[in-house]
Amino acid sequence: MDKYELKLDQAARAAWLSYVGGRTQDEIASQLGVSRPGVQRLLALARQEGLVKVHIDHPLASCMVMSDAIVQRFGLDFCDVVPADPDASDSDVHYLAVAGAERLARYLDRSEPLTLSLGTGRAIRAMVEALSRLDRPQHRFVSLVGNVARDGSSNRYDGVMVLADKTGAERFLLPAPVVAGSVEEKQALQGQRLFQAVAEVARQAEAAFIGIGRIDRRATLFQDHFISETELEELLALEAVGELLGWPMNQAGEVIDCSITRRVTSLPLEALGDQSLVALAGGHDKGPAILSSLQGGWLKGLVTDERAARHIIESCRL
Amino acid sequence: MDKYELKLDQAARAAWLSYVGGRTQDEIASQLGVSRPGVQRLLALARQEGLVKVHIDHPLASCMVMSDAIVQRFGLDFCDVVPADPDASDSDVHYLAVAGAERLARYLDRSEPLTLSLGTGRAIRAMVEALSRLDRPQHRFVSLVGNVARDGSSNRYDGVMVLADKTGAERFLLPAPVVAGSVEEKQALQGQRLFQAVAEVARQAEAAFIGIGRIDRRATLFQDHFISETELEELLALEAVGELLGWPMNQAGEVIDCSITRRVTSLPLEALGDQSLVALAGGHDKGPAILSSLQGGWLKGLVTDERAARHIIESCRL
DNA sequence: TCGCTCGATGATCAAATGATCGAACAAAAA
DNA sequence: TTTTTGTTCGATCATTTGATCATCGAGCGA
Repeated sequence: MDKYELKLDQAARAAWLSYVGGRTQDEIASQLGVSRPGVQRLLALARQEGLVKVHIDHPLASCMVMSDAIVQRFGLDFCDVVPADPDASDSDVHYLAVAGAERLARYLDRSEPLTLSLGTGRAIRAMVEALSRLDRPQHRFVSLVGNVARDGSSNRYDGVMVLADKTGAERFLLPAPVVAGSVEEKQALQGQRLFQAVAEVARQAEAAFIGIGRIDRRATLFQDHFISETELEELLALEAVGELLGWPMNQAGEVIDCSITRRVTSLPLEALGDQSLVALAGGHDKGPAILSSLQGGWLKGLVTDERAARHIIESCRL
Repeated sequence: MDKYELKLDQAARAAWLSYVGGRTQDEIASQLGVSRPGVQRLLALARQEGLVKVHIDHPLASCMVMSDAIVQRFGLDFCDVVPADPDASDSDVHYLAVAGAERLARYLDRSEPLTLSLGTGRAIRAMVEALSRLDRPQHRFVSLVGNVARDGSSNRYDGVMVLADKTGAERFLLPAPVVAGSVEEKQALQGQRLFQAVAEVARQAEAAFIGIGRIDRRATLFQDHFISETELEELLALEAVGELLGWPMNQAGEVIDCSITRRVTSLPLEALGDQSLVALAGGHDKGPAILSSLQGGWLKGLVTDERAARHIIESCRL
């Protein structure tokens, strides 16, 4: 695939001329010696491959106010609030992903070895995809959540693989379902040497980037068949509103002890006590779940959007 | 000017939707409740104010090769080679400025107090203008070159002011012309308490970002009347090919001792010995001047373009 | 060697964008 | 109150961009 490299090179050059230099596609075409549609294709490639990173360098006043309020109220280290796109669906995580990637890049920039743990979810996955390629073979990435479903298929929202590919770092995946079929199965899983080794690496991580899940009929946990309908009903009856790493919690952010909790294989949240736990979640519907995680005092950092931030602020004010 | 702030806010929002979200101007218009041309104006404003930062995240193979060669040959810490735009004039420093700003940002990111010194020139000026706004009141910036011309007017290419404004940092300007009228004047200037105080701060700087000047009829030093035509002739007769901070040097990078040198008020290059000296210069015509600075071993880092890099590589190979 | 398939290329057109210009509006002065 | 001046806004048009489609040529098997 040397040909492809060459093409990317040219695409990067076209992108320079277009985005940094502000040339028109016609000018670029004559410079690179290709037709105008050729430039078109190069630029499309450059964007698709994530070669072009755009950063809007202005703190939106409304977002800043909410961000500050949340940092104050919940004692966070930081809170990024990205503007919401009223037209985009609630599940459009692109804006979050870009902002999250910038936070993540700050950690990765370091040249000393770093161990970082990741949760799963669309937001986390999109975040690592939005990240720049960056050579950091000294780092290690480890998943905090089992990455196989009950049917044995791998979790398509796992970010560790992509991130390790982009950086050339070592990767550690948790070979388990999020929720085991029974307490015995969980114990058997956790007894495995491999599982324990990965968990140990996870405990050494300095920081964790995780998603926040809702608990309702549209919960990822339910939709991706990590829990059954009966189990969902059980959680709802116990007033669960959100989950971190599969641990369901109530409005106050307390982990709910129930038949499901006893079968969750993820690392216990307490084990991450000294890590910087950074959550990535947005959309108005996720407001209650995010609020719950904040109330529980689990988080050190939050990347969210205007919609969720507004919900949080308004709920606090009561 | 609160109205203006509001406008910038909206411009930033429009830029988010357009650049990060990829919406069309029509969609943005209906969301922000303005007309399509209104969005047009907002986006133009956002770009003009430098709210939109674009980064092409791909190492161009040809540039990387030259960069590595230069780092190796001259023992630099780094060398960034940006692609040249064949259509842009040799004096277009925009690409250099963007790359330089990224290097500069790495220093500024630090939260501990930092003292940084700056030379002058269009490239340096453009670099600080390309930089993101960033709150760093703990830093200090100091100019290494006198920033008044013989007629008493201030140097329009001084970057310290702009940089200090953008960061809220302290600023130290050297209250002197680059080249004094006479040796006595130079000594009088350097005897001033203010001058000595600023020079002392400059000596404490950790790193310096400077330009590289040519010595010919198109030299900034000459065009901006820092030296007269007779003085230029004198320098050319002594085989000067470039200058750093106003210190003229020959092909081997040795500072030339002559009537002009004895009147230059800038800090002596030796005084910066332990600082990281980063130079910013490009264009084919500047090749000899850049090469001379490299030969002299003055630099720790270089940001240049393909044209100059090619000239340097080819000259070395002989 | 011929014919087939697949991928790349350039012509063409619709959509989106940037720029100009005149109208409307507001503020200030007569 | 009227006029003038300066500014903002939106209609319109030229330019640029993105996408489709037909064509061409290289590679591969018969």
